[in-house]
Amino acid sequence: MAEKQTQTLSRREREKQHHRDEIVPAAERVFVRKGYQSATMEEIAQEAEFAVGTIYNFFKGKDELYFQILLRGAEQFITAMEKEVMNGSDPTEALSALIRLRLETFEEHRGFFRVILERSSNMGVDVTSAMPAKDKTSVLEGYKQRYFDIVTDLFARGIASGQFAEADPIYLMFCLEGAFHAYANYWHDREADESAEVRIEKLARTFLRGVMA
Amino acid sequence: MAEKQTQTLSRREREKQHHRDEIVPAAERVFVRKGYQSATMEEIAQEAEFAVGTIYNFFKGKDELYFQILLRGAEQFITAMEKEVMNGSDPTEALSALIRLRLETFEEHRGFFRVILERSSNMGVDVTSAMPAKDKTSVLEGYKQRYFDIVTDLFARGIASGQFAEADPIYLMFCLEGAFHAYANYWHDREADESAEVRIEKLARTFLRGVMA
Amino acid sequence: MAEKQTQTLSRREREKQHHRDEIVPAAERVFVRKGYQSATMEEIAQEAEFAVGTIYNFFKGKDELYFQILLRGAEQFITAMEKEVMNGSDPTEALSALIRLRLETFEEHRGFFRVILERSSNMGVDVTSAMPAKDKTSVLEGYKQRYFDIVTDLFARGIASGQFAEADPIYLMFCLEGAFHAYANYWHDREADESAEVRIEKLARTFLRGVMA
Amino acid sequence: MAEKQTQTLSRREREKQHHRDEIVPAAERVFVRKGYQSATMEEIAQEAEFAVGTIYNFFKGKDELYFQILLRGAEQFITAMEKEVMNGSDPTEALSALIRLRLETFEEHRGFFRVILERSSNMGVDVTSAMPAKDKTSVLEGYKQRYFDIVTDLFARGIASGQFAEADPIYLMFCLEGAFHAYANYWHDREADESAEVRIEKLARTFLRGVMA
DNA sequence: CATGAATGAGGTTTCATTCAT
DNA sequence: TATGAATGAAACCTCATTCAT
Repeated sequence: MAEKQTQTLSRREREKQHHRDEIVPAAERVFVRKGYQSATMEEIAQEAEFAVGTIYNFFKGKDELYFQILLRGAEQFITAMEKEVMNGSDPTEALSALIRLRLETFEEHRGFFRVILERSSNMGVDVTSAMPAKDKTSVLEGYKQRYFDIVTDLFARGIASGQFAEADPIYLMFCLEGAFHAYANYWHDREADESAEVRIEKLARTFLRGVMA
Repeated sequence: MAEKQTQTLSRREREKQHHRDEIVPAAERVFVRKGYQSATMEEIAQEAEFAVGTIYNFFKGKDELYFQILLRGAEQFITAMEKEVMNGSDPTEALSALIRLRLETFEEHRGFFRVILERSSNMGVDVTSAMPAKDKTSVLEGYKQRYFDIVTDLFARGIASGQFAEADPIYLMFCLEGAFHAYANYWHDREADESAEVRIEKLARTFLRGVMA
Repeated sequence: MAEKQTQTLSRREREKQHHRDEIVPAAERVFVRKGYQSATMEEIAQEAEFAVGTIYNFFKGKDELYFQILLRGAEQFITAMEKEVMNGSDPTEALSALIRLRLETFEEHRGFFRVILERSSNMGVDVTSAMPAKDKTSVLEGYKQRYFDIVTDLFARGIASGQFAEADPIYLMFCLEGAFHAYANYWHDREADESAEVRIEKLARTFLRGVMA
Repeated sequence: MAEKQTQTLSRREREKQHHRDEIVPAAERVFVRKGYQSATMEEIAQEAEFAVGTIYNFFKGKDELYFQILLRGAEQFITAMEKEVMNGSDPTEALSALIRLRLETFEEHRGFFRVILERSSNMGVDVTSAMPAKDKTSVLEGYKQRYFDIVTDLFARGIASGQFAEADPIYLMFCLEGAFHAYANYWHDREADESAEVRIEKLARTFLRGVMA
């Protein structure tokens, strides 16, 4: 009976986790379609095929739900970064890998990037007051910083080794970041006649050409 | 008396236009601070130092007000582009002019770019349903397209003439946008002792060096 | 086997009763802390260390649970009344005993009185529509009436015997009731430097002085 | 024109105040009928014959609305108390005045007392967590304390001067409150043929008789 | 045209109750 | 019988818009 109870509990636990795992992507889809403010809990619930109240059994509120999505995306991305980009000894190869990872992640996970973008690129304008999950921002800032650090370090190594032209690594990082934005923005409403593979290759080559010593 | 009426009307016209010109930038500031959804007509009215109802005498609603801001910004920018950039026969000079114009516009119109970004960072997901001024989106898309066309054409001419290194013009455009992004996020905070003029000059030189054949 | 079933059932019965006896005081504690509306079934379940659903195996709903608590309290009190107050032949002594019982019960059971009070003292304003367990009010009204009757009868006897001054017994009953309220209200947020025993004695003496012929 | 503007503004101001003065008693009626928790903003709005949103143009929320009602009532009562009761040098006359004031206020403000009761009948159990306007509670507690002080002081003076019989002033206050309670619950329903004036006179006489030395 | 109070639809959140396990 | 996740009605509150002055 103890065993049965354990089984029962763990099944419930598993089901609950399962449901959570259904809510998060559904919510992500809605946030991506509508943005944070315009997304309604009603629509999220419908997308997840649950009742509104059920969402609140998993997340304290819209704010937290949003934050969890950001968090999950950031974690996945940074983990992949550290595995695939940091280990690369050669800066040129690492940069190639970074571009590839960033765009691939973007391709299969565009929603996440829109959500992330809503929070970055403030362009020196203070917009924090209008942001959801204000108080938890620091966790995400931490991830962003780690990402920036990895990329900056990559450029620094490239410059030190003489492969990249002399420049402030941080500046280069922002250039790369901006190129990603433009890339995403451009292909957003356009049919590409080239494969993703080719596009990634092209961006890598073009950017590297501007950077190579 | 007819004359007087005409005078009166034209003064009214002038005053009306004057009030419009006070409301638009005030609204822009609020949209920049808060984003579209979180901005309230109340706050816009306060910023413009008018009553809420007065705003509605000039604009049909929040939607239209927002759209007018985007439109005005886009028109100003594209007009300047066509005058200062397109006419230049020499691609190198044209690129120089483009960089200058883009950054100058950014400097005096920072908020506008954030608002534009809010619309353009949808990244391949259909978000039009959540957008204000849905039906007028095409006008703005047209401006965006014209901007892309002008820039890619510029690069194409530069490559054809042998001044720029061989590369896909579109990807060059991505990198150029990346440089703008870097300017906004990096240079903007640093080296405040350099004048905007100097920084723009620097960016132009750096980018051109990477692009020149 | 029949015997075993009987035994099983009776153990079940006993257990069931046992569980009821755990739920009721737990619920009372929560109602006392929060009031009827703010108390949640969730919190009651936690206080009783049962699952929410379990509460519903014993009580049809929040309403009924609340009613049962009132009922139990009223029963206990009225039983004690009839035993300790009614038997007293001498009205003065009986009044003393009544005051003592009322305040003692209050001291050890204040929660119940808050709950009861929420229902009485309507001051001529019809508030029944907002009351939980509306339809069962009559049972409680019955207890209240019995309490009123006992007290009124006590005063009637006192007046008849010449110990109390001439007055409508019902009026005196309300006076006494009001004095209890004021007493409870006053000591609610105050540290008393006298023992409960002394306070009870004082109230009895003061009230009696005003009542004695 | 300046004058006209002033007039216009002040008319608006006056109307706004007028509307406020309609909302408060309407809300009071609903709170009296339903209690704080069960009263809905919807019902308050209907009672006041305004839209829900309009209420929010006058009060920040349900909490504040409730608190303002309590505050207004308490202020009016305590002000009258201090003017009419405290100044009286003679304790007997002061007591008379107190009784009169208390019952008159009750007559025209019945609901307020029920609302007050809702807050004060916590009876030694901490229920503050369930209370609206938690942080402002102290203001109200202050009023309650002042009332208690005035009344006990009155009795103390009466006893010191030999007009009242020897007793603890606090307990005399309990008994006085009891008499008020009786008035509300007993006399109010009976003898409707007697005017309020007569009933108040009667109560004063009866109570005084029991108290006089 | 300027005003700002009034409106009410629509959004977020809570919680009593149900029901499959 | 015990459980607790799912439900959805109903509450509070916001704010774009209207309209009488």
